[in-house]
Amino acid sequence: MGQKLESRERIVRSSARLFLSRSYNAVSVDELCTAAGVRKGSFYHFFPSKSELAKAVIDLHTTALLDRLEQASGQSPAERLHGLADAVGTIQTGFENRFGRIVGCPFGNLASELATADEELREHLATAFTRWEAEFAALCRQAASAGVLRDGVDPERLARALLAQAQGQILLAKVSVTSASEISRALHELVDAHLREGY
Amino acid sequence: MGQKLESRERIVRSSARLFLSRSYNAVSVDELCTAAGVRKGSFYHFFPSKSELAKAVIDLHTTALLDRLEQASGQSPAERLHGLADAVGTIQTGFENRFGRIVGCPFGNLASELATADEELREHLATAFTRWEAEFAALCRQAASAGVLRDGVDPERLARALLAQAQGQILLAKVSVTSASEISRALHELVDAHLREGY
DNA sequence: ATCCGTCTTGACCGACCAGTCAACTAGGCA
DNA sequence: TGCCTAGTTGACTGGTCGGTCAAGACGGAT
Repeated sequence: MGQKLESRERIVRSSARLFLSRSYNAVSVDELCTAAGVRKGSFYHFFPSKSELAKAVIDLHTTALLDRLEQASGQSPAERLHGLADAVGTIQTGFENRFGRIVGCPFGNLASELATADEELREHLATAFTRWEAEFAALCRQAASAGVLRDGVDPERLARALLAQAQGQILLAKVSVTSASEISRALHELVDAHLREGY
Repeated sequence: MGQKLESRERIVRSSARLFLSRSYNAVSVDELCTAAGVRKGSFYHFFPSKSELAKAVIDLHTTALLDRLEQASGQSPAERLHGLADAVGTIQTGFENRFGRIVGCPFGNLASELATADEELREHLATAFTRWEAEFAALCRQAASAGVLRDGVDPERLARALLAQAQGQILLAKVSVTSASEISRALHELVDAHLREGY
């Protein structure tokens, strides 16, 4: 038994925080242990390696993201699409408040750093992105069958474009230190650009 | 005097390669030196620190990118906008051929990993992105004054959206190991989505 | 011939890295 | 009571990290 929270969960949560505030390679296992209030032996009781912890951190973010996207609902398909933009913005605003600045996307950060260096982690991230994209695609398909998308817009490709736009805008906001509201604004514009006039 | 190439330039070039194939923190100064055929003392003769080398690597990529964007020309503003998509695709195809896979964007990779960890590097990357964005914005403004953009499309915001889309698509391609042609295809679609019908 | 600035060499540093281990503690259960 | 298992502890390892340094090599100018 841990103190308030189980040790394992404390490790994952505080690691998520540290990975976001700096990066995977920039944070040592020692520092992760200190932040979690745990000795190194305990850490390696729960996780066979640092990269295995990273997978757990990814899973934590995945469930959090999927929850957030579920909550974000609107009436019409067009509103639901705009709801996506708001959801991403809300998440990023949350990070902004917790860290005092834009720290990037948990998935995007790890993907940039590790996709070419750790094949297992790359695969893990790929499935996380796939689930994310699937959520987007479901809403895009709804919009398509409701006929609110412009002619010739493929819902699957729009979903990927939205995901890419989110990743790119988050990255640009991180490097140029702008606010999270810019991110959702850009996403709203991208949604509008693909909706039929009047929606 | 170095062998064929000056030592400094060999260090920068081979470091650019190694940073792309893995990541900044995943490559040690020792490895950078070995790859460049240089002893550590020489390395620190040219660069006061590893992060200072990173700045030189960024500068190398910046001049290469700006050259590539300059070459990419078309007749009409619409063609020039599509030329951007091709230029990004060409660069990524080049990396794909050299490395055997998508390795990401040199700027994006470093930005994700270091923007929150090294303030000087973050600033350096920010100005690199600004110059990149300025190139895009110039073409978008041309398109706007030629009247080929859809009503209500702000050229400056379109430039940023294109840049973000490029970054996001490159990241997604890297993590899901798709080909570079997907990246330019997505950019072409985004351009089309903002051009008036018939252009 | 000598001097000087640029570049190179190789040995060296302390700090830190991810990961290991045997011994210990504490609860659940028979 | 005694045992089993999950979790904890702290000391330890060997290798690597970014970075330093004194001594030298080399070519161009004087």
